[in-house]
Amino acid sequence: MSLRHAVLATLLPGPQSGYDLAKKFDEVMRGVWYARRNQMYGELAKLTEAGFAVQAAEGPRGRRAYSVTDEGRAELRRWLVETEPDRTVRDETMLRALLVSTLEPADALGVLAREEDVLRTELHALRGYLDSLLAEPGTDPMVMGLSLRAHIVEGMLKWTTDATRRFRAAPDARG
Amino acid sequence: MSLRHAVLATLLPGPQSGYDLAKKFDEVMRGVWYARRNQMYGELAKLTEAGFAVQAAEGPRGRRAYSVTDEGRAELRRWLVETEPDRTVRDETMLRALLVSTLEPADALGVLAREEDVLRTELHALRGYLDSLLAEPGTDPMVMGLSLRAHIVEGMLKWTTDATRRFRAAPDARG
DNA sequence: AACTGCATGTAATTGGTTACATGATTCA
DNA sequence: TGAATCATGTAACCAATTACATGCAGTT
Repeated sequence: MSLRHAVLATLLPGPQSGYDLAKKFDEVMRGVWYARRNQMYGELAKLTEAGFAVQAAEGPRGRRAYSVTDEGRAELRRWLVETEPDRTVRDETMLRALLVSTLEPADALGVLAREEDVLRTELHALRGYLDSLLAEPGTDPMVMGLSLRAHIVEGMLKWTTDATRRFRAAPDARG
Repeated sequence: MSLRHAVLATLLPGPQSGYDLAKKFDEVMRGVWYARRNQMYGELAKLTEAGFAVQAAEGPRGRRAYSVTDEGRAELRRWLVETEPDRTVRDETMLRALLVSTLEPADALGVLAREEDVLRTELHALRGYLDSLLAEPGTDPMVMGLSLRAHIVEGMLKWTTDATRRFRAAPDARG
């Protein structure tokens, strides 16, 4: 299961609470793996039970910060190196892109415009995040993954622009 | 929910059985949305109950072919045009790419090599599929979506090559 | 007669989502 | 003192996965 290991890896830099992790998932992991806020607490409990994480500190407002154990680090390595990746992909944006050609040209153009808009916003956010990481001293390991997502969003955006032009130029030449 | 609409769209070209749909999902939809074989039967039942599909024919070996109703066509359009897309993305390949920088260089290189291999295989299959579609008379609507996936896999592949080179050249310069 | 591929499902379990429920701290 | 943010969770429901279970039709 991936969420378990995604949480474990996100926890690596240092003690964090479920709340912290939820924020990091929204910011950094969005384009790769998504989780709801309340899923974090469950995963942290299961990681703790398995011995891969421990509650490291308690703070105000009932805050409970967890950190990764040596077993947790070993498990993460084992998962990345020894297990066969699950090739299941779920991306509704891409699914809609695939299905847009079943629509009338006018409808298709509307859907494409909305997708383009959202992708542009995501790319902008990604670039801002990348810039802020690169400005800091020392290279954050996340940079590599984020730049991959940026490349992908750029590719999707290029495709959207292209598809829009094609739909506008020859509304019946779908493909 | 996306699987319901993905199945509905896949059913558009003409009467198909759960078995047919499962095959099409493996071939065409893989890089966009994935579903198990046995999920198809459940979705077809639910689509029928909702009035979006009907059992159109019965064949040998208990084969039951379904086709899309007018209500189904309307529902697909409504979903694509009027509903806000779910931006949830789940892609374990990308998640692993993001996490690879937490590994020792030697481990990272191994993981990257495996990813590169799988991506190359997928790209090869995609190109074969695209060629066979383009050779046929008339443009299949799926071509557009498949070419998007091909672009994305190309991007991921480029990134993998790049990351491998960087890990080999300067094993400690992660980023 | 054996093998491959076609064809359908159900049951049990796990994972994910939605809705609910609560309360402390900080800042304006 | 009111709003925003921090902070944690549970319960009910729905979706997805895994394992199981069955059998026909065509080919060699």
